[in-house]
Amino acid sequence: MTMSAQSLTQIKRNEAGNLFSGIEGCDSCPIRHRAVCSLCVGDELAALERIKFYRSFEPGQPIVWGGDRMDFVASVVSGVACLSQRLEDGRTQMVGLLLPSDFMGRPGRDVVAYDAVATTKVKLCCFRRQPFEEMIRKVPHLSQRLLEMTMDELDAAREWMLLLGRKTAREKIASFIAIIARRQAAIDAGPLNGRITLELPLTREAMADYLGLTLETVSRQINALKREGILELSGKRHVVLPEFARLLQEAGDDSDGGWIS
Amino acid sequence: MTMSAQSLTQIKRNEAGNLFSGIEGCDSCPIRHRAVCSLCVGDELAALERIKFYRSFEPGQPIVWGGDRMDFVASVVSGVACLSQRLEDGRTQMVGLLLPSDFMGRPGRDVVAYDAVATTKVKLCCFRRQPFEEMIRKVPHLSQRLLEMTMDELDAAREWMLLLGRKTAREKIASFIAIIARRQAAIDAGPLNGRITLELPLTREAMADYLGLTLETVSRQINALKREGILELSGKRHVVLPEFARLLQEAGDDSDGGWIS
DNA sequence: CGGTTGATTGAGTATTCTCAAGAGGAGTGG
DNA sequence: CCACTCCTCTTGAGAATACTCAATCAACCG
Repeated sequence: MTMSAQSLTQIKRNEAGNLFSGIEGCDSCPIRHRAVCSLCVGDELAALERIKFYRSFEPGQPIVWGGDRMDFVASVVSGVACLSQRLEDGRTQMVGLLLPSDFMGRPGRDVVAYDAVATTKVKLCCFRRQPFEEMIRKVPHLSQRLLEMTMDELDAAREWMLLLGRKTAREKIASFIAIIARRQAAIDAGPLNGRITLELPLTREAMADYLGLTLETVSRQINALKREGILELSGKRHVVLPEFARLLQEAGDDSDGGWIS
Repeated sequence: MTMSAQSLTQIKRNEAGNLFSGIEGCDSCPIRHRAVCSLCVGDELAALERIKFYRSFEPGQPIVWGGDRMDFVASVVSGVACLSQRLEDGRTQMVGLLLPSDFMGRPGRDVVAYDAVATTKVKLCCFRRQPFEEMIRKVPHLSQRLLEMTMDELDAAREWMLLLGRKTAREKIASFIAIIARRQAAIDAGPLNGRITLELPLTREAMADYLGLTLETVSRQINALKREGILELSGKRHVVLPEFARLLQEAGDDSDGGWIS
C-alpha cells in the first residue's frame, strides 16, 4: 500500500479514485508560509518536494480510519477535514477541525489514532512518513515548526475542553461561530468587527459532534440566536452577523466582550 | 523577578518561602529517563544543569497565574499540579493534570496561558526560559523529546475531550479513576489487573473541574460506585478496586472491556 | 469546644436529550 | 414538469440527567 511520489507530467488516479500528482510546486502553494514547511528554505524545501504527493478527497469521503496503518503525514492545502473519536455505542466526539495549513498525522506512529473525514472537497499535500521522520530528525526548521504547530493545537484543544466541560449549549454555538469567523478572517485577512458574513463548514450533526451536543439542540440554539437577531441565516449554512461583538458576548469568554475592561 | 540558578551548597528560600537549590544532580533524578531531558547525554545534560534550579510548592499554593510573565519552564519532579482555565463568572475547567516527569510552560511564550496550582507538595525542576529556548534550537535531543511529549499531551487532551463531550457522569468518574490507576501503575511499574489500590490526588471539587461536573455529582457518583461494590473507600481519598476490569466496563471506553473482542 | 474545610445527602429545578413527526431542497426518473 | 426519494434541518412533547440550593456530617485545628 505504500504510495510513491509521482514525477509524471499528467495527473493520475489511485484505486480510490483520488487525484494525485507531483507536478505542483511549492512556490505557488497557498499555504507555503503557514504550513509545517514554512520555515524551510532551499535544499530543505527541495528535499520535501521529493517525498511529497498530492491527494484529493470529495465531501464525505473518509481520509483514514482510526486503527489503520498510515504511511504518510500531510498538510491540508484546501478544504476542511474532521478528526473524530468514537465510543463503541456510536457516540462521537470531534477532536480536531483541520483547515488549510493544518497538519495531519503523527511522525513516529504508524497507526492512525482518529478517524479523519473530508467535510468539503479536500486537497492534501502528503509526505511519505519514513523519509519525513528522518527529515524531522535532521532538519531543525521542520521540527521547530512542527513543535510550534503542535503546541498551538494543544492550546486550541484546551480552549475546546473549556467549551465542552463548562459552557452552555447557547455559549457553545456562539463560540463555534466565533471560531469559524476568526479562522475565516485569518485566511481572508478581513476585519473582525461590525457586519460579518461566513459559511458554516459543517452540518448540524457535525457541529453537534464538535460541541458535545445533539443535532436537535444545535438546531434549536442556532434558531434561538436567529430569532434574537444575533445572527441572520440564508439557507442552512450561510450566516450573517450584524454585530460581531454581540455574538462574542453570547460566547461567554472573557476578552473583547464589547466594552473595555 | 528573574531568578538565577543557585550554585550554593546550602538550601535557600525565596520570597514566597519556596525551597530551591542547585545542588541536586541529574544522576539520581527520579524522572531522568522520562522527562524532557531524557534523550540528552553528556554535554547536553551538563548545559541543562547550568540553567536549572529547583522550586517547591506546598499543597494549594499557586505556581503561576494565567496572564503572568513566566521566566522559566519546568519538569514536575514529584507531586501533582493542575492547569486550569476560568470563565469570567467563575466556572473553571481543568485542562492539564501534571504528574512527575510532565513538562510545564511553553518555550517561545513569555505569558502564562493557564493558572497552575500545586495540589500536593510539588517539586519542580525549572529551566531559565531564554537559555532553554536557545537549547531547543540547538540540541535536537531536547526538541525531539519535547515534540514527543507535546504530542502525547495532545493525544491525552483529545481523549479528555471525548470524556467531556460525550460521557455520562458515571462514566466520567470511572474513566478518571482508571486514568489515575494507569498513571500510578506506570510510575510504580505495577500490574493493571485484579485488586488495585490507589490514592485520589484531587479533592471532589478538583475532580469536578477535571470532569466538567459539579462537586455534588462527583460525590454522588463515587458513592454510587461504592454501593455497587465497584470500588471501596477508606477515608475520602484512598480507593481500592476489587476488580479493575469492572471499573473499565463502567468507563465506557472501547478496549479491554473485560472480554476479548 | 467553636470554627473551618471537605464531603455527603436530599429535594426541587432546569437544561439537554430522546423519540417522533414533518418541512424544505436537491436530485432522479418517468 | 411532476412525483418521488433522500438528506438535512426544524419543531414539539415528554423524559432524564445533572445542576442548584440547602442542610448535615466528619475530620482537623487552634
